[in-house]
Amino acid sequence: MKIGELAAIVGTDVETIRYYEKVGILPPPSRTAGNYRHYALPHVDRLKFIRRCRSLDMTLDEIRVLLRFRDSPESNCGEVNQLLDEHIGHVAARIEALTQLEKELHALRRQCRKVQRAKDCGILVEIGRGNTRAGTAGRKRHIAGTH
Amino acid sequence: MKIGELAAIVGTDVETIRYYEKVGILPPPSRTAGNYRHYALPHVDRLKFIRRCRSLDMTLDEIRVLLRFRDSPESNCGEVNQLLDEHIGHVAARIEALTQLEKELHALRRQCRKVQRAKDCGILVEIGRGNTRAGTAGRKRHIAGTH
DNA sequence: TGAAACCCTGAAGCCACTCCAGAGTCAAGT
DNA sequence: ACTTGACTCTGGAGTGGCTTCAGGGTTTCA
Repeated sequence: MKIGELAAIVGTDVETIRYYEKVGILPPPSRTAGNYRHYALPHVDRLKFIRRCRSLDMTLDEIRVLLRFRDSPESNCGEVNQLLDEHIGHVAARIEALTQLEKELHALRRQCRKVQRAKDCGILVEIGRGNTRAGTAGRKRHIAGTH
Repeated sequence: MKIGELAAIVGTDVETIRYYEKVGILPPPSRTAGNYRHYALPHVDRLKFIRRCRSLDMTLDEIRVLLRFRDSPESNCGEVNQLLDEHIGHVAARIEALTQLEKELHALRRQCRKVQRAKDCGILVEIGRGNTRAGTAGRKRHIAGTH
């Protein structure tokens, strides 16, 4: 099948597939006489695997590890379990940080009840006061922000 | 004061300050004879404001809006309230998506109890089964992922 | 006076794509 | 046979919010 069909089956973009090939996570397929990429079933399975991992918010590096185990069926899967545990830890930490953030944002929002002049707006005043709590939100972290 | 002092006071990196100047969120300060940036109190306040917003996970574009109101004290602050409400909505949505993700990850983790051969690992098997729930995690979103 | 600590600019790198220009290929319809 | 339009190709640039680096210049302190 051609790249467009593969994309349709798996539900991803053609550009994403070419990108995966470029970064070496999807092996280069054979080519037709006209230089079109030609895919078969193993490619479909591998790409589905990758996209499922991405939908679980894993990085391509994490997925590379999982693929390595997928490609060597006799090896010991302990590292897979560990990777997943760590990933779960990252997600949990991110949820906690965002929950704290949500609280702070609600508190901030309560500072301004009505539409008024900016200089009296409790929100702007409050942000301007130096008590940055050095929150977890803007710092370096494993699981990214909110945008 | 010099850029290093400003960085120390606000608790940010020198490079970040120069970056903010480059993207036009922090106005270029005066220079000393030796071409060093020279900052005063208004710069400290503005940078603190920016970092506080970043710690609340706002984008630089959102911060630009808030700064515009901060710079025009007589204007009407309704847009500030609206921006914050939207931002809170983004954060709440992100928390929900990550909570769902956490559930899926726990379910996946339960598929492999012990260290065994990769080909028997319930995790790898489960990821390989086609039931991608097209989760919110890997899709385009306002509040970013987990990394 | 000389070394260490600071500062400067501009460019490249990070992640996981996404979009674009400009060209080539293919299948269907006339 | 020819045209049209859909598809594909490559390589490069752009996204956000920094971070790191190379290769210099300036200041400060002993």
